[in-house]
Amino acid sequence: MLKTEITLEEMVPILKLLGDRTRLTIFSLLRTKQACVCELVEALEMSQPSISQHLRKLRDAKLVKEERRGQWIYYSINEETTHYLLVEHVLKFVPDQPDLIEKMKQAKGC
Amino acid sequence: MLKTEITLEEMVPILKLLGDRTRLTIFSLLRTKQACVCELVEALEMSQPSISQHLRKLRDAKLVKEERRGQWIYYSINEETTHYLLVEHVLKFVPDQPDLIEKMKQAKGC
DNA sequence: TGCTTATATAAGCACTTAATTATATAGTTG
DNA sequence: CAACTATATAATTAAGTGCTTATATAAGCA
Repeated sequence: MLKTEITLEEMVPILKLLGDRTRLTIFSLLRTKQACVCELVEALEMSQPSISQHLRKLRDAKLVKEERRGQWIYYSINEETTHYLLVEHVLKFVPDQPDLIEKMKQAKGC
Repeated sequence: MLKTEITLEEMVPILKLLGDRTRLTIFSLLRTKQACVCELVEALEMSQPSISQHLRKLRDAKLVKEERRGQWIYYSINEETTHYLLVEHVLKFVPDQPDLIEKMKQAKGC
């Protein structure tokens, strides 16, 4: 159920989550395709726990969703979240990161 | 000079500034009318230094501009800033705060 | 079953941030 | 000029955040 109405109090945590370089980059990548944790680790060149912790925050806020497929857990943007409209409008400004997308695709072993 | 192009790195600090309850409320109020510091202090029921420090951050990022008029310094949204387009799109979602606007108008002594 | 891989979680730490209190600056008014 | 008002700045502190290291969980495979 998408809402056009959103309170200031509801906006703040969403903007706070988007106002982080790592998380905004994750969004930029997930816009291209869903990704498992190890692909994001490769692309962002960050530790696995660090990526996982960012994903947890995004998941807790229902901004992304996860789907386990075997050993892998695929994350994708949750377009069904209540305030996706705000997220969408912000994401419109986020440029693609072709270099990172490339690195993500070359992620081996996962 | 407004830009449609904005890098991820440029977006992050803007979203970080907007992802704060006090600052987002200030924006909501400034959208209605420019305001001096003491009006914002009244409306938000926060200390003057706290409000001033938030305004400084917004000014440093060029998201608001100031204009001294006698003892008072009036703040307003800087619509000429480079990345106002992003700000504008976010602000579209921020609801008006009629109660705070009322309190702001009743600010005495300034 | 035991080993490996993918991911999550927990604990600790460094850094940042937002508030408070105190003080400084600048304009106004007597 | 002195007193007052509006605002800014500085120093301190408490809380929050993001990273690292270490460990736990869970799935796949020999």
